[in-house]
Amino acid sequence: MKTASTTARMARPYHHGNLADALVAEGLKLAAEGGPEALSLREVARRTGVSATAAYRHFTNRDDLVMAVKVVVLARLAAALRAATRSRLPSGLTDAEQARRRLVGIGQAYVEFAITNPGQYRVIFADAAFPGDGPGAEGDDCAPDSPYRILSEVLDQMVATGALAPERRVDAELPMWALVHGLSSLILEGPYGHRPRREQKALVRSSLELVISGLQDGA
Amino acid sequence: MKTASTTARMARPYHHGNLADALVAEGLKLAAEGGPEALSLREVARRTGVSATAAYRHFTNRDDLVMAVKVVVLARLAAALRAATRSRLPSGLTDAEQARRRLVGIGQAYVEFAITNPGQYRVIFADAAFPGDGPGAEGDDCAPDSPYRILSEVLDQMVATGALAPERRVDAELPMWALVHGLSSLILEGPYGHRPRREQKALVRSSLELVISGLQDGA
DNA sequence: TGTACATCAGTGAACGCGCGTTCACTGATGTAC
DNA sequence: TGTACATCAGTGAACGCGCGTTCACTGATGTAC
Repeated sequence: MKTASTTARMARPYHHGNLADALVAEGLKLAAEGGPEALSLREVARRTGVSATAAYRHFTNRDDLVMAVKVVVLARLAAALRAATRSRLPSGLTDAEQARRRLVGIGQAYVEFAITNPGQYRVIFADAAFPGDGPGAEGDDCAPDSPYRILSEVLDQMVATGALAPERRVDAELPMWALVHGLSSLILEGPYGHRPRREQKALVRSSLELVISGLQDGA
Repeated sequence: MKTASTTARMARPYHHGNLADALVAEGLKLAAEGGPEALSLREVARRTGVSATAAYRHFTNRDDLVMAVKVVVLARLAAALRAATRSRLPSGLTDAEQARRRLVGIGQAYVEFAITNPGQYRVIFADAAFPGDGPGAEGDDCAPDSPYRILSEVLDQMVATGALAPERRVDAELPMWALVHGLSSLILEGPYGHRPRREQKALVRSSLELVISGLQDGA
């Protein structure tokens, strides 16, 4: 005669326990399938097995939910970039060469993430503003790992190791970020989407080398 | 006792005369106001002063109308780039230096177009494929001026004038296009949107110089 | 330990919206004879 | 030059859809005494 909640993992109890996270998790799946347009509050609730209105206990409206999903996607992207900075490099490289390879590496990881998670990637650029990321977010020092921060760190290492002249460091984030985002877009939504994957990778690689060379030696 | 059509420019006649073009023109305005999402068939018809169903005499469905708008936007962008290739340059420049400046110029014109026409610009990257533009569109030789073609021509001039080594010419379109599209996105939808316009222009300029230098001299 | 009660976290019905699209139709036009 | 008729280019009503959001509600939980 006890309620369902007394029996572990039986019928779902009335109180979900962690509905906010569950909704975001389902939102990530939905985004993966159809991008930000597919992120409807009703569908997210439906798939979570909960009434549409339940979501309003945890998010003020749809935009709020989308923003929560966006934050997770940015964290996933940051994790992928962070992992790239930790990958093994051939031994015997100079510090400067190591820093340069790290920069190429996170560039490749960025585009790789976009190609592998096109729907989620597009959420990052949906409607509302960037949540605490990018050059507008100074002073927000307790923010978690962010793609922008990782890029900045790697560029700082370029300077520290002598791979990049200090006077070229200012705003070096922009061309790098613009390049990888542009590459991602042209491959995902644009005319480079039909090239074979191998070729895409080679083009990404050479584009990165090209820009970094410009950063180092350019006029 | 004659119908309205006998009186020039009085009440709109039953037959519009050029409804397809009128719908596309209104679509362009709508896109300018709210991007591709705002491009609804009903609203376009409403603003054109015609029933929603009338549009089906000229377009098979909404996607078809959007595609027609996209074609016009691409033509406008191409015209802006073409104009940039014709702008006056200081006299006394070498041919190579002229070609290089043309390349910078169309890059600036591209981003300028995106910033000035954000809604229309986003239509270019909406849903469906690129209509006869880009590297997948070979053989379509009677196509009108296209952004991709203009970029290719300027790169060819770089080679012809000795500004670019022939072996670096292959797929040089990609990094250039990725850069300008990335810059546009980061300014329109991303974290660089809040910088003052002057600063944005300077950043665009230096990013272009950087990439072109990489193209010319890079490793 | 028991109980009253505030608070929290859900429910289901309903509203109003704008959309794309189909349908049967009618008004205007152009062409063959 | 006149007329029958096919064709073209519109109309307005209607369908069904999924959405975000509000509302009044109820079931579950935790806390003060």
